[in-house]
Amino acid sequence: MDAKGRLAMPARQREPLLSRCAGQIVVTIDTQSACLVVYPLPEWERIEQDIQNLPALKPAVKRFQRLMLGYATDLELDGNGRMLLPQSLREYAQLDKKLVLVGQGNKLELWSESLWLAEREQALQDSGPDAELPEELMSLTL
Amino acid sequence: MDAKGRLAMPARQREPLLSRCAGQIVVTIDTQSACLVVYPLPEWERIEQDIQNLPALKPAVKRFQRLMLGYATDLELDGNGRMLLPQSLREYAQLDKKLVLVGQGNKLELWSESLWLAEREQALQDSGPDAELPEELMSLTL
DNA sequence: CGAAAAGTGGGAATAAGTGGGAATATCTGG
DNA sequence: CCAGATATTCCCACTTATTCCCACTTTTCG
Repeated sequence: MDAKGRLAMPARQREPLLSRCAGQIVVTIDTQSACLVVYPLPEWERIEQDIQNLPALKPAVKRFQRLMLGYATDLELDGNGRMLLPQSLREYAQLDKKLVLVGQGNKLELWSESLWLAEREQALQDSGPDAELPEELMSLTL
Repeated sequence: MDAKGRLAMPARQREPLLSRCAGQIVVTIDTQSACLVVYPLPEWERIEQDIQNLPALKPAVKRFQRLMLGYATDLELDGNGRMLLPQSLREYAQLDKKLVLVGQGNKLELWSESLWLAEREQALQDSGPDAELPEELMSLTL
């Protein structure tokens, strides 16, 4: 990220976004971790529907909706394939100069480098050779 | 592996990959060991689905997804049948000049030579004449 | 022993990343 | 309502990295 809060999307992940949705993306927060999530617009529209259809009378659900929908921001990639992140999102994920973009199939996660390194360390512990893995993982055929 | 991080795929494993998926492969990490795994693209797509369908609300599962999907990289063999490994994958598996490619049926494992020798030693101990084998192995018909 | 295939290395063309600056839009105070 | 000041957006130019291609060496098989 440069001094103006612009983030250059690497060409690898950029081309799919440009062809699929003309560079139109939606960024919001991950409520579980201090990172942002980046969706292609069509994918987000589906997710937004699912979130709105949740039972809003449950307080915990309502709070979840406030966060996800409230932080959701439509963005467009500029001529050089960069996106301009709003201040509030930058603050939430504690983004500074060095960022890490992590692919997650249908979406991307955006981390500050320092927080990502800590998260990765924890993940390697949890999934490493000495770890007690959840049942769902044990039955995977890799 | 040469100075640019290029790895020449031996002709034996190259031809199957070229005919099956036009040289399109996916490389990611093995969370249990310091090695990489190489999948033909179609095989990976099945596995990616399986991983995405896991319950992401469990923290240990989410972390596993971050590692497997986050490190997963689409690659294509160049005109000389070589693949160019990204820096992050090289670091994870501590790859240097001398590498070892180990066939595993539907996939290949990629090790640094020194780590492979240590792993092989350990494997021979664990499966040797004095070893306690898990039940699943005892019932194999070899 | 010779020919053909496979493996290796290097270099040039091209694409991607980065930063800066000017023009336009927005906000605030008079 | 207008003018000045500030912030934002858009675009261009430069630097760096990546990719592609060609030529050489080594090995394998007839």
